[in-house]
Amino acid sequence: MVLKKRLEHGFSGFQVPTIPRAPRSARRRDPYKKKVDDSQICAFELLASLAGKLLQETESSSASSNASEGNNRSAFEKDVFKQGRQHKDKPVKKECVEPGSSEESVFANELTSGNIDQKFTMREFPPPESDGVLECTQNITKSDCSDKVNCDVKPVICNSSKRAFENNVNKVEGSFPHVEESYHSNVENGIERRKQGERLETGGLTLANTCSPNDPIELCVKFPAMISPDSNVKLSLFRDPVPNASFSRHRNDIKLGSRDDDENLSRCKKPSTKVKAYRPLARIGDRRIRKLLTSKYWKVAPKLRDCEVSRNDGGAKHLRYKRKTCYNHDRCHHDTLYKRRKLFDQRSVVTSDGGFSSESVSNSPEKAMNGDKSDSTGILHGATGVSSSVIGCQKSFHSKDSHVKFSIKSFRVPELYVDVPETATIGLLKRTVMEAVTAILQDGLHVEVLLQGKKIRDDNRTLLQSGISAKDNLDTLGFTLEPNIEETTPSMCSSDPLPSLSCDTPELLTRSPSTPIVDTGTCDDLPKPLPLPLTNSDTQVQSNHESVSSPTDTLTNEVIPDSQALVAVPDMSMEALAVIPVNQKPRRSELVQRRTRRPFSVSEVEALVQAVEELGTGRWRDVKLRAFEDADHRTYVDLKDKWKTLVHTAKISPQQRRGEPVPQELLDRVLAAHAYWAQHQAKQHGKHNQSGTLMITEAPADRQGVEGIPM
DNA sequence: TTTAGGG
DNA sequence: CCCTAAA
Repeated sequence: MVLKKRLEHGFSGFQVPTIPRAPRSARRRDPYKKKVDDSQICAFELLASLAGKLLQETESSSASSNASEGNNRSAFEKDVFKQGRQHKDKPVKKECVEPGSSEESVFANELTSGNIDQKFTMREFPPPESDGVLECTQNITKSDCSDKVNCDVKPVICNSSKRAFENNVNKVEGSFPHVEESYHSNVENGIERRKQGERLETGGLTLANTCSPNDPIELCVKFPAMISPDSNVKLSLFRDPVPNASFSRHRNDIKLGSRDDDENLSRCKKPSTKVKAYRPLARIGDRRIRKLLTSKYWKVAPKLRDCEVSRNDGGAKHLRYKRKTCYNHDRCHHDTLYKRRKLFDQRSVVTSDGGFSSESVSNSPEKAMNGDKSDSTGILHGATGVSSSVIGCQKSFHSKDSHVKFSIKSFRVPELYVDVPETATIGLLKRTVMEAVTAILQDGLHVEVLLQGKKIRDDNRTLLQSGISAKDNLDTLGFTLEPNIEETTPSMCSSDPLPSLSCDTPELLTRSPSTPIVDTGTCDDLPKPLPLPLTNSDTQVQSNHESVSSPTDTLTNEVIPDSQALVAVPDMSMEALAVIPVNQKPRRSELVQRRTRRPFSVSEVEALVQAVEELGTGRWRDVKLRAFEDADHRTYVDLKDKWKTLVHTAKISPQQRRGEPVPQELLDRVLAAHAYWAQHQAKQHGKHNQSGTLMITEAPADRQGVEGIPM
């Protein structure tokens, strides 16, 4: 069998892959890539249909292969050819399927498991005063707390959303701690719950939704862990007749913003073709952007860049921009948690890492953050109260599985731009911050649930299904408030945000004037939405930035110390940017967040193995192109790293392995390929100088190694 | 930009 | 996964 296959394919198992490596320069660009890829892709696509069968076969084949290992090479070849060819395509296919399924597919299905109701009790603060001025009571940190900031911002908002925000803010500030979520298994209020639950779903826990604008007093949100199936569709939610613009926005944002979704989509689509041509660029762009963002450069002002870019080039760059933004977005949210955790560990404080340009913004958040993390009690100092993620989750839930209890210590502020002249008074500063906060709030926020740093997007899943149980991961449970960025539906908008902004003090600017962003609708960051309700097409933006939290502990006064930080350059956007970084604590906060962790699925591993078998190690870029072209989140470096871990995994005992178990068969192939290519020196042209001889001699070795392991 | 490795 | 030195 093996031999046959080989012959068919025309090359022996690990031999140098089909595509001789061209000099990098040549290889590089599009044309080359594309061509090759396309052809491959086509093949892939075709094969894709067969994938299912192949899988089955594969398994069987694997079994057979093991048995037949007698010939050293044969094993490989077998694998390679037998499975390999067949599999080849799989990856693509699989991916298409997987991504979606993994994250979202789950939803509707299993409602079954425990029905857990979650109740959120939020205390509300006094409703903002409707007069032009909002009063926000900031209980900022303990000591400071009780300052009230008068915000010029006018309540114009009226919208529920705004209200919600306000409420939130209040809560956040003063009472964050107050916010408690308890999950009751009880079925009480079935109906009511349901309603709320739905709302929540749709809104993704939009505060607005949860809080009735009018009733400041207490909100009890209950939602059944299991959501109604309908809710799945976010769109539907958006569509909700509900007048609140906020809703629609939220939803949109989410979707748009979420990188995952995008990726998934992209994956699926990509194979198709056309897009491809552009893709590479896009990807690269992303990458680049990412780097930039991540890197120190960030400080400078990613935003600016984005803005610029977007402006200049609409098209391609535009994409980039988006991507980037998206990226950030996700990252921010997801990653944030990670960092946060770390930070927490070290300090209990929630430092938002953020590091981004947001810094400028961050200030306010920082303050807030700094204030105290300490208590669960109203920690968030207000201003930024808007903040996003829940910091500490206590797992108090003792008892029954049915209840999941935890307290949200604080939320992080997504991003605030504050611009204040140095000469400004503290009071002004406070107001400014407050405005920024309210601006964000006005837009509306939606809540995202994170578990282990990963967003759980499927609103329909139950807590149990999502892995949130009283016993398990409460510590890894987090929440984020995300601004709704997306395109606001204009119609809707009227009600909310815009007016408010406009009304708001022009001077104070929630956004730093400095940031050019403002100008361009495109570059919006979080704040943007506020002011630019309608405009943003691009808005996907990075709303997420996490503000960099300055570790500085200004428990006592938030404002003052920070204020400087806040200081915005009055005039120049650029300057402001520059300034900002300085203020912040530069370093650590800036650290970019890690990318969200995305464990390789078995199918991905298989694709990787397959590709490596064919291409060898040392050609990660080619591996990427061959097997993961559609997976934007898998870089060649990632693949290389994964291979490294696979090799390691294959060498350790199964008991020592963690995560999703990788079929032994694949691990065997990993070892075999690893050994094989080690000798072959895949890297070099592959053709074998020594290899000729080596191969022969070595081959046996490989086999042995392989055999030994697998069997 | 890619590779190759260390962290 | 990240970060980087080398290439």
